[in-house]
Amino acid sequence: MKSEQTRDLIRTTALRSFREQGFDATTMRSIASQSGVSLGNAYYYFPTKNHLVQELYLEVQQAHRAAAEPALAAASDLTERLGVVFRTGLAQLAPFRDYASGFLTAMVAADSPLNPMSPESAPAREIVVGLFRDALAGARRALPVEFEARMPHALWLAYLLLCLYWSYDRSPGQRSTQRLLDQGLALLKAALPLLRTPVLRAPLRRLLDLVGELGA
Amino acid sequence: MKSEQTRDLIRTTALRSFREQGFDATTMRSIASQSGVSLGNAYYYFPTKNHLVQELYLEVQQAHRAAAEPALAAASDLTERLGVVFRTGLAQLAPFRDYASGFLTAMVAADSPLNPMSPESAPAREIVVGLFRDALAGARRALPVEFEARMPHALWLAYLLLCLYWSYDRSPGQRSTQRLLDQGLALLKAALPLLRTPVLRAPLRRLLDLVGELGA
DNA sequence: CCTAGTTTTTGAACATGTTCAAAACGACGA
DNA sequence: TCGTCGTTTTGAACATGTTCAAAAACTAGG
Repeated sequence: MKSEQTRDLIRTTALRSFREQGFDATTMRSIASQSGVSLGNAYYYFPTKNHLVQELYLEVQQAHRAAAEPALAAASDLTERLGVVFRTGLAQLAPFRDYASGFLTAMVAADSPLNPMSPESAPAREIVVGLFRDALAGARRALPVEFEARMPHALWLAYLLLCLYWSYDRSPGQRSTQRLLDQGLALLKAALPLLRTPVLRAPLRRLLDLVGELGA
Repeated sequence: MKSEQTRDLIRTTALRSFREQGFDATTMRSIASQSGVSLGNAYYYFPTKNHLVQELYLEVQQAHRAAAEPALAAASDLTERLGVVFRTGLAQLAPFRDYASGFLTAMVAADSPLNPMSPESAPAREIVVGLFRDALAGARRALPVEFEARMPHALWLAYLLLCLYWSYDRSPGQRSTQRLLDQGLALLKAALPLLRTPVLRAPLRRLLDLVGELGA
């Protein structure tokens, strides 16, 4: 009970090291020794290295929300508001660009707690899904009603894909990712009126239902 | 020179084990001992465990082509032809469903030879991109000309995303993936006429250009 | 048939994530 | 103060991917 301190010490050391050295170079042994603690002790508090990354993951999403909410207040156009959420999210990831590969590897396994769709990631996931919900809710012109329920979740998935692109983007300053986002939003804006035609609306709704099964 | 046999023995043993036991359970030591060879010897022929998976990867894509080409000959509608390529591809992956996670993990790292976008994966990649090129070329009604160059590559990426969905799909028999594909093709079919309107064509072309940067 | 050089093969070693039995510690009732 | 029980901490151990120096097998050239 007392030594909640130890847990926090390990957590803090690990998160600093993740930021400064990346996932691979941050070794459980280095975390332990930098914390002045034995290797086994780190495992007493965190069952897995991935569980330590989870803490980082949550911290990043919280920073995302802190950055997005004020910026959202200043935008009223739908695609503009979505752009805010996407862009502030990418901004949080920027420091990790060099180590993206290592983190990505730990995140894709279906049974990893780090998988964005895992139950363990639910708190972090809810933050971002919530941001997209807010972005939609506060927009001047709303979406067709039948999309509103599924859309935040689908946008979150789109955000994950954008992050995937970002992690592979080798253009200087990840300019390509920025442009992909801009062009994607432009396409959405142009396509928005067409979504009201029944021809597109029906298959699109079914598509959203299926996509929604991920991380439900 | 002579002992090309050894290389083949190791390769064969490894591929069989990958199919039967999956990626994680197939250990470099088990490959070596089942081949009646020392651990170090396996590394003499394959610099990395991932390089062994690469052999499997290529074999799977070749089977994909072998399954797709005859089926393509019987279809003339564009979306139908695309469906053939998608479906025959998924069929090759079915045996690996239980181990998808392990393979996926090895594939996402940007610097892994197993990454579908890596230069090492080029031969396997070209097979599938080529299938999509054929599917487009033989269709009754063609796409707008300006899309033709980028489209096969973009479809290959869409195929990768479908595989990603498939690997997370926990529905019995991966029915959800089947339906996602069906609905996606239905949406494409419905949207196809709209792609000729300049309002959509311009941002879509720019999007395709950016997407094309992956694995180029 | 010997020797020198090249190709193959081996086995030990290392780093890392993870597990676990045992030791150290700490609080608390007798 | 002592002993006991639960919590914390430790260090050794294991499996795995990978590296490497040295041994073995092989191939020519004389």
